[in-house]
Amino acid sequence: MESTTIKKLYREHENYADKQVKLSGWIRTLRSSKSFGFIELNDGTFFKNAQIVFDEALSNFKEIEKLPISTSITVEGKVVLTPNAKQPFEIKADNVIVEGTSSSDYPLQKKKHSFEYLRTIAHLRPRSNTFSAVFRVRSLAAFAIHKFFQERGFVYVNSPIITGSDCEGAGQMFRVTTLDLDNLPRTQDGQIDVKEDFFGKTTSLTVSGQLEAEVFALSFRNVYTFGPTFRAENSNTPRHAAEFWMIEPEIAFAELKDDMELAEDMIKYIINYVMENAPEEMEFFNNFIDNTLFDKLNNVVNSEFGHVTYTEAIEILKKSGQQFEYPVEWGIDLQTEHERYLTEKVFKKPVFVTDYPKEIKAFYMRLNDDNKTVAAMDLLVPGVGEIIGGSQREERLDVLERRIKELGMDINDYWWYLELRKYGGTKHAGFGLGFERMIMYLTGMSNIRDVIPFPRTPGNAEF
RNA sequence: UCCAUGGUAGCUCAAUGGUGGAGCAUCCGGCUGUUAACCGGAGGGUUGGAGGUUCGAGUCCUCUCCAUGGAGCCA
Repeated sequence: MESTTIKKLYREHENYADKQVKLSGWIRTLRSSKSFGFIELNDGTFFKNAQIVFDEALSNFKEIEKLPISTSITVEGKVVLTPNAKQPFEIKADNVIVEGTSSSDYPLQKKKHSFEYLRTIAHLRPRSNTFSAVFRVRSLAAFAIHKFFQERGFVYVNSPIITGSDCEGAGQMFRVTTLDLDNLPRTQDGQIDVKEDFFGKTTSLTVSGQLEAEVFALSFRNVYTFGPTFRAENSNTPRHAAEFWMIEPEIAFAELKDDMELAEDMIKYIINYVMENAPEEMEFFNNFIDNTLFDKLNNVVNSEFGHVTYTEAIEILKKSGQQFEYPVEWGIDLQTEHERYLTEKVFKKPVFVTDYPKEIKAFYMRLNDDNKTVAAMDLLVPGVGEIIGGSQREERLDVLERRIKELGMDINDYWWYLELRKYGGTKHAGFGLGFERMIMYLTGMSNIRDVIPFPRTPGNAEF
């Protein structure tokens, strides 16, 4: 007999009434009495379990009754509809074959565990309800992102993971080298001789694919990257990881306004797609992780995102009468407390903050006509904070060169980036979305370590 | 990296400076429709680590490691 899946049974159980089926999966829980028992079986295809009923008519009843949690089994039996029970159907087992036994010291118990504990067993936590839901949503969200961009004709660009330019200044980089660290080659003046290294120069793991995305935007018009990025910052917060995934669209013949419209459409698209395709998982998050989740997500999908310039935001904060730890003054970078006040108290929905002072933003952002601010935007969302950072890029070669020099950077490091402006440059814009932060927002999970399968944070790369 | 809080049984947590406990899990037994099943019994501890104060330290002090929350950096 061919195997079926628990997902199929849930979606089409009425068609399966009284039919023989075969299922394979792992025992989530098992309860038995003298002559019969129940198994909650999860086969990985669906958030919910199938209830298996087994009784003493089975030759191996005594063995089954004592199987430890997480034993993998194959069950053959009849689907019985149970409209009055908690679950719509169950399987009356004719045959239970043990595929792989487990052990009584299996660390996942049939009760609630703390996320901190589950992080110490990252190899087993995908078998728990919460992580089963998180990682299925993560997978669906990734697909939704590709679907969103592909439907709009965007070209998917794979930017390099090993990069030779450390010019973006987005953060500390992880060095990539094949040099013998116990015996480093030296030049005559005692410096490490990077010419001896694999690439003949200093290389690192990428902190952003933006510059490469700009290259492709200026030949494909609309492109996006979606891949891992790395920051060697010693950040110990629930919102930062050393390895995380980022989505970076880049659009040509476009301005900041187009960039923000794209960001808003994308966020709404992802939410809608996941709500539609993972209803059981989302229900679980709303019930057990954050019971304001549906309200928040519906609010996002059904509302226009807020817009405020940095200068206006400063005025709002100043007039709020709120005591902030960091005093508000034009020119400061917005602190977490300011961002949260704006998005959670003032707007109560996602809000774009635009046109920041040039001093606190990157060199490639387009200088506004006031000569003081740049065409940058951050999207702030309640509960998570900054989820997107983007800008219109500086397309004027002379202005860009001046900005690079002003900031004391070496213009020769950017020769290919500058040539994009020399040979048919145009106005263009883009943004970066932290994929894990999006998943946090979608699921209500409050720690980035719990939305990435194997989190990398300072001092932690066990799994 | 800074600030705060915490670290006790497999897990979640109690314990006034004076004999380290409970619930769940595990093991054994019982139970004919369970839903984190239920009922009875049993086993289970170098109190994160190192030093110190004290007649006596899980508890107080010093150092250290780790975790969590907040901040900074950012996505």
